[in-house]
Amino acid sequence: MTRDGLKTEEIGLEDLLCFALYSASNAFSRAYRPMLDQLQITYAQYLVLVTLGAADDLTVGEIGERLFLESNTLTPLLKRLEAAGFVERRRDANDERQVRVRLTERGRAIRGEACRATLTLAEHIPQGLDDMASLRGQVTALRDALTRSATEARNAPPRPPIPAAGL
Amino acid sequence: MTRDGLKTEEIGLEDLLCFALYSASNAFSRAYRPMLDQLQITYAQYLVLVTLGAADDLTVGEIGERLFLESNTLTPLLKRLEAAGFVERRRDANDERQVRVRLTERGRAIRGEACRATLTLAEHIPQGLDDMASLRGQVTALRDALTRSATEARNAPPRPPIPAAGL
DNA sequence: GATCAATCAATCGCACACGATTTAATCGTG
DNA sequence: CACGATTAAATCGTGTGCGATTGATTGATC
Repeated sequence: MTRDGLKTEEIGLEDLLCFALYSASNAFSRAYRPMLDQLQITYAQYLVLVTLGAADDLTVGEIGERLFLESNTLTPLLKRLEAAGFVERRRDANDERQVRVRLTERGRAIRGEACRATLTLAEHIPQGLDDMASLRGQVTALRDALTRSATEARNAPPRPPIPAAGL
Repeated sequence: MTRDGLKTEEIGLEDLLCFALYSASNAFSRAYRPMLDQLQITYAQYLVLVTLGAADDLTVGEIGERLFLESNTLTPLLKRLEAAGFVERRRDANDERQVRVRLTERGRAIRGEACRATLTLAEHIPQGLDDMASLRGQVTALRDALTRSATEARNAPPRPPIPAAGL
């Protein structure tokens, strides 16, 4: 029995917070697609453009920190953005290991387009803005907790498992 | 200016609810991985096993309804689960278009293992259970709103865009 | 200042997600 | 019964995510 009073055999998708997040994230990506298609960018590429709009000339690693992604995902994505003319990639002169990425004129324009398009999405969902800010905070806190516990797990021996509610 | 008082140029990742969900969902998948690795299944496969545990002998389409996925994703995934001996796939005798999927003995056992492993994850995150249930409900409602608005968009002409807060 | 460890990006392989199309089976209408 | 329309699953191509490894550069220690 779990703390929710469920036997493990009775756990369903409705009980899993992870599935709520997974399916909501997929739904968002689908909702964005029609608008981003017109701009010829993907959802992940859009997130990179937003990142660079806030702080330009970042290294691949710095982009990864902000998006919680690594070079194995970012390098090919950035190459596609470069091929499309939205970013510039060049090795840092002071440290040739690093690659610095910056928005081109075109990239900055597309970023603006995408952000404006994004805002129209809000009209289609019923939640109030207060709810949205609060929800964002809760989800972010959960993500940070998961990330932190993963880091700890790498630096500490395994703990004895303790049953708890559906995630 | 958005309702949040942000110019589009000033929008950052912190303002985007979609990014909170995206990064949290990725974090969950990473958190699950060490446990699911031992069971030789992926996170998506785990979700399918949970689905079939609640209602066995579903068609591919019925699994897709529950997970918000389509046959292009599910068919290869189910073939891998079948190859691993966790599910059985056979065409429905009454309607040969459909493929019915059911858990094998081994699949049911693995599902139980995975669910039990899952529950140990909860120990590592600080949120109370009330918060978790409430959060799950909010995220699910948001996902359903996004899904609904996508369906409506397919059946209705485009509406005039109205600026709103960061999603 | 030579050498070894650490760091950063890139590469490789695999498993999703998903738009678009195809194939096969069933249904609806005449 | 025929035949076009509909439905279900499968197939194909592209773009992520990510574990594992590699290659190149820098840093640390002697």
